[in-house]
Amino acid sequence: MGRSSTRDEILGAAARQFAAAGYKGTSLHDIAVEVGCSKAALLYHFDSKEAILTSLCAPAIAELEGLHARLDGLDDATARTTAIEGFVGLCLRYRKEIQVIYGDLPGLLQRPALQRVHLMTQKICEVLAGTSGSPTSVIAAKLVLAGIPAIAFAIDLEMHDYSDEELRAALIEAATRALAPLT
Amino acid sequence: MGRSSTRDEILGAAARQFAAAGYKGTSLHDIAVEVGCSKAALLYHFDSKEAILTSLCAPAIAELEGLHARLDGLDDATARTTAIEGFVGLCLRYRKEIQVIYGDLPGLLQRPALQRVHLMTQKICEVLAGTSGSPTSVIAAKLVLAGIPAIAFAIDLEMHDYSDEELRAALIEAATRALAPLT
DNA sequence: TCTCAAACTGGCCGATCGGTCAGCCACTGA
DNA sequence: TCAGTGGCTGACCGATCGGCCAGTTTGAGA
Repeated sequence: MGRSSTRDEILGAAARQFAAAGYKGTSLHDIAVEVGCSKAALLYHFDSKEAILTSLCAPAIAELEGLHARLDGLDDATARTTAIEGFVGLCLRYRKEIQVIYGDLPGLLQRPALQRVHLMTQKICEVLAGTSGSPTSVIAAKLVLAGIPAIAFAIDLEMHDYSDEELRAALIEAATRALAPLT
Repeated sequence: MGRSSTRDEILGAAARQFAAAGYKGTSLHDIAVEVGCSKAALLYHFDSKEAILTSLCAPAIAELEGLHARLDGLDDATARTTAIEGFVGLCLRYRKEIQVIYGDLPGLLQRPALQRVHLMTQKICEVLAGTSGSPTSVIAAKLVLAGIPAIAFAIDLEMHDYSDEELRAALIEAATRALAPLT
């Protein structure tokens, strides 16, 4: 094995396993087995389990810092399109790292208690996307279906200043606008 | 303690801790301490740790089943508005349970490696929402900001049929449409 | 050929995990 | 008065966790 190739293999295996089972749900042993080395070898290349996570996310965070800095000084309209295009590009480019952050979701959804949830949201997604089935409408539907629970999740953490009725009305309006008209 | 009040206290404490530290990040000991009973008492009221999660999510899942069933037989336009309003209402009503499902996110975002991410996405959120600061525009911005990474997350799991360019164009279009015009 | 550092191993550590078990305590109805 | 039951406890179990360490292998340079 070359000098840094093992290091990269560790990062790759860790990314896959964090994404599949979550950070806490992945053990150093699991990663070591996939790489084909000992657990101690992981801790030779990285100071700790957390250091693996840090190395994994560093490039994506650095690019987010860059986008963040680039927004200063732009006029409103340019800033908005820059933010949209930059954020979309960044999320697509670093989707593997994003899977790490959302890592526990797949594990939870596979539990018996939540297995039917995915099925039902898929049906709702079809209803939202309409019968055309074009990529545009399907992806818009998925954007809405993923964004709404994510906001419901964040409410109690940071958005105490909105009433339930404000939230409901604003969400329905934004969701309706995001979806293309029925064809 | 009344007969079922301890049971409810357990569910409440479990919901809070799962939301704050994730399912895997919460131990039965942690829950027992908050409730003020022994770990064995939890396992007297519930068969296992997973049974607590199941009981916690059951009502929300039941309502999702109801919405799912109600969509059948409606015409396209009615189905769409029913889906949007039903899903928004459901997500707001069961936000606590949704926090459980997204449970590991807060824990991860608090790690040193990811602390700045939240700050930067907030700046991007302000840019997307514009200077008006109205609830409508802020919530639309949050919808977009939460939905895009969630889709980037889901891509490799279920959306192999779209090219990166299709995805990028559709996401930018849906995001732009979801955001209210700049004021 | 010898040297030495980088790469790596197997074994061990204390801590913590989910779960089990025998038994205690308060209350209830016969 | 006393048997019985629901609610609960403290002690314990095997498994697994992240991390540490002494020692071995390997390969390039002197």
